[in-house]
Amino acid sequence: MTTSADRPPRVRIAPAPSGTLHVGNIRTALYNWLHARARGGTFILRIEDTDQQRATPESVRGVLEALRWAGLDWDEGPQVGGAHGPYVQSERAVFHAAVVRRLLAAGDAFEDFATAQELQAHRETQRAAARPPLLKGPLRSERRPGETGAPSIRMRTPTSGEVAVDDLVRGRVSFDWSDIGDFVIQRADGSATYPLANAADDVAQGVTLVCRGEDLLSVTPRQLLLYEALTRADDEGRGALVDAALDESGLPARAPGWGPPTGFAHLSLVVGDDRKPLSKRHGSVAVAEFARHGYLPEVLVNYLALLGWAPGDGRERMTVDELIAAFDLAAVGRTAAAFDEDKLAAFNGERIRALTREELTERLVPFLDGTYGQALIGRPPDDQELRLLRGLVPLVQERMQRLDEVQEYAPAFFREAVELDPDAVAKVLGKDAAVTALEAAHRALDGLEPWTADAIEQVLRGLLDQLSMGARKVFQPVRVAVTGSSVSPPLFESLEL
RNA sequence: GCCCCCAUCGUCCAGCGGUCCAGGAUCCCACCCUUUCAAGGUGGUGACACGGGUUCGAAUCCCGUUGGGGGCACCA
Repeated sequence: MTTSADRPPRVRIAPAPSGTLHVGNIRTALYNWLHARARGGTFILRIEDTDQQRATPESVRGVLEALRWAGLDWDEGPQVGGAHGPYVQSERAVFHAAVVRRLLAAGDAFEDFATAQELQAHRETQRAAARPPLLKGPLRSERRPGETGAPSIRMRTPTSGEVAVDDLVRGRVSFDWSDIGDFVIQRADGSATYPLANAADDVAQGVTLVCRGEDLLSVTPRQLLLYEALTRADDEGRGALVDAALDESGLPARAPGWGPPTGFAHLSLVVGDDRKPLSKRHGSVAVAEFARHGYLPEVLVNYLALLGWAPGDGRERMTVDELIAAFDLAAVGRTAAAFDEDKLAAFNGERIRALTREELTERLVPFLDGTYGQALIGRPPDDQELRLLRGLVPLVQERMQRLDEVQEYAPAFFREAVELDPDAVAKVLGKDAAVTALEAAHRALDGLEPWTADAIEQVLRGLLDQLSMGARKVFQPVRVAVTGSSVSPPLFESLEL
């Protein structure tokens, strides 16, 4: 007999499109993706926009772009389709409503007429009495005379007993039902809440393994309860509730043999350097920012994979294929990991140095043509600009950690007038000796043929004896005069270019 | 208030009862190379949160303390 454990996994990421995708989210996506790719499974993208107040179209677009940039391609989801859509949760509202109606009819759920204010008051009373603010049964099961509003629907949780989550990264985690309240599955406005929509869609789409943030560990018992109710055969033995709801709402049926998710993996959170949860305060945490700052997507992926996991054999610099081959969810650590941009940058610089000149040239273009930052060259660049860029690449390759750093070096080469750094001028060009050196260099170089780095070096080194000056005293003024800065790529090559 | 999770160098990991006065990466420092900045090379500083057990033996197992984090929403 084939069980769900034998089948290739179906995993998903279900981002809520409010705000941007940050590195924590993309790491969760990556772990799901790696798991699927390693086992010939299916990686599903489902946009969870049940909170219509907060979801925005721009945010949806940003999520898709970020995933594509990182190279995390999805097998089912927006833009690519799939047999178990729709993959935007708001388009599944009819299905969710059908599920709730049946849950209500089956006695798994009940109506609660209490208003938000009444609930709030109840919670405060409980808190004041140092009692847990949870609810068992409706706060108010009757409609008040003259009241017309619809009730919210709550799932009925067991009053006692234990429930356990078998988690791939945390082991077995037990909860007591008496600590878990009857939770809302449908709001008074008729829309489904996260626990219901998420669980119902996972069941409907045949998700086998749920890998998500640790913050969702404590809602798992409720979803377990939902899975059970959704897949239990009804009294007349006509099959599961979820199938009837799917059929009723015109959504694709589940494939034969698909049960509810059986695997769980709750990942520790990614935190900032101050050990606080990631937020805007921590600088660039949005994936789009990493692209703009010149991090290579394959490096971000490599680094993120290592944030909470290691292959166990000491390797750190790994290609995507190597990551897929070595990745194992069960080997993921349980500690919250701090995001360390220094280490990311070190990996990035190393990877930049490993690029061929042609590859680096190509990758640098967006940082010069105005896509990111100021435009120094045309889009597309003309032959002259390309020639210059090709010449610049070997000069800057080993002094960059991020692609956007090319913007510091490039202006001197692509602009007619050199922009002088006042500090460098004050420090290097202020002295008489500097002026002497500069004039001598200018005379010596004037009309030099052939104009090559070697010839330039020969001439300038000749000056050293002639002027009885040290290399530093002669070369630094020339560097500042030509590049505008006391820090630059190698001098002779820069002059040639 | 209650429930759950976590705890090795500053940071990310390795370690899964002896081979650990704890290993790698990153950061930092020093030296070498060097016309600047880098890159590269060599070396170095730096950790098992604390207290009890269990055991011949504990970073590794158990309990507690402390400290972090998550949850107890008609947010996801």
